[in-house]
Amino acid sequence: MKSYQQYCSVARALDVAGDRWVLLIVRELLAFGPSRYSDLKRGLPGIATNLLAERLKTMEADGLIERFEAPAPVATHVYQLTPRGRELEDVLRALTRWGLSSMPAGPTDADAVQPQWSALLAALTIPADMPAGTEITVGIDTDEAPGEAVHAVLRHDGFEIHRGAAADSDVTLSGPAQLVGGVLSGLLTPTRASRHGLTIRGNRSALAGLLSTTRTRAGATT
Amino acid sequence: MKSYQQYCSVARALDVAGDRWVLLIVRELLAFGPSRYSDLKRGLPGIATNLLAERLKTMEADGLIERFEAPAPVATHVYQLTPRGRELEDVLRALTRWGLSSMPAGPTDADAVQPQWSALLAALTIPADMPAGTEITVGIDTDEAPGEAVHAVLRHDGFEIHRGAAADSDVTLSGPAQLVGGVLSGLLTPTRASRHGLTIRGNRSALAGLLSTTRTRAGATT
DNA sequence: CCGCATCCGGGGCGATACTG
DNA sequence: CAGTATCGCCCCGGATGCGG
Repeated sequence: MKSYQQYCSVARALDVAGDRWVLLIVRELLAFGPSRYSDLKRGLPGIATNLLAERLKTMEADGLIERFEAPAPVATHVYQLTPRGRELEDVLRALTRWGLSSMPAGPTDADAVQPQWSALLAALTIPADMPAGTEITVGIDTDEAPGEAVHAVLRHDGFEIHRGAAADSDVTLSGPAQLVGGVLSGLLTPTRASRHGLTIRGNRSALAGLLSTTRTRAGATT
Repeated sequence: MKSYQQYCSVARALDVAGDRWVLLIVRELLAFGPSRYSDLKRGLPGIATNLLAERLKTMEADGLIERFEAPAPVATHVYQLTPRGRELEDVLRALTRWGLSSMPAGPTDADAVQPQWSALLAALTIPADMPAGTEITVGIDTDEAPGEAVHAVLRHDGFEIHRGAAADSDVTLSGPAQLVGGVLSGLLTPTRASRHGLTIRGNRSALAGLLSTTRTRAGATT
């Protein structure tokens, strides 16, 4: 896209990160870490392949991502965020929080749903509130994306998100994406959500601890 | 722009705020508060008039801004942020911080320069660090926009930015936008900046207080 | 003069097809 | 699997017109 040509740090940021799809590519790389082209395409439903390829090139040129030859097992390339790209986490966190208020009651039929988006929601808002040294693994399995569960490992100083279920999850949430996201964002209490169809397996008090104190906001709906 | 059609709060946020110019319009309204069409156009050099009009309409439809009949003196309309629009402040703050690292040494000849952008830089990063009850007024006058000074009133719980110089500024910065921004962002110490051509009038210790403790980062350049 | 609406060229975007 | 190539379309940018 064309530069705004304004000597303003907001405009500069948007010159680099304001193009369509760029921040969503960062979202995927932030969630899963190093990813292959096809992994990114999976996590970005709706993107045209030429656009993804073009964005990856300009993002590399802009220093947001790096392209690597993949290690031994798979003979392909892998994309990952540079430190500079990872610093966009704060931007994504702000957008995540702001976008929460615009989330409709549930996904429409046309809406894609992927569990890592719910996981990232938790990962970007919860860890800061966790006591140092603690760690919790949350399994996430949404009805709309059956068989594509993910699990998030949350630590006070960071997080990881992986595909598949974890053998050692502290707690696992299964149900409609709306309820999973509602609980993880603090908009919905686990009690209310389970009454509406959310299944919570595992250590329920660990979940309560996660969402403790000020995180559970008023204005819980549905 | 077309919706991403993803049930993800980041994608939702970008559906509404991701269109070109939208966040920069928010920037202007956040800086100056209620503004007329022509004021916005002044603060958004490079925007086409039809685009500004169109954006204002969709932003109003999306609940980001409101359109008012102006009060008595001027017979025209005024645009201002809704509470929902003002909540984008966190997004702008994150973008501002991130964009700082991409700021070149100085504006190119093609770059527009406006003093409110430097003022907003300060307003979005400083007030949080100020002790409650304190207030400081900073005058800002950049060489690149002569005769268009602004002043920012900074409080720990908010800020105001107004056009023109203030009679009662605690401190006033005049010089190249690069040095003004460098000091206000903490990238440059006042001492270093004044050695390079920044003029600091008024209560210099008030400025030092503003930028105290952890704000003055290492890696100061030029 | 202010606040837009209209018109028009160019380019970014989106969908599909195709290739190493 | 990882892209490249092609093609409409629509958005963006720049200029101009026009009513209040």
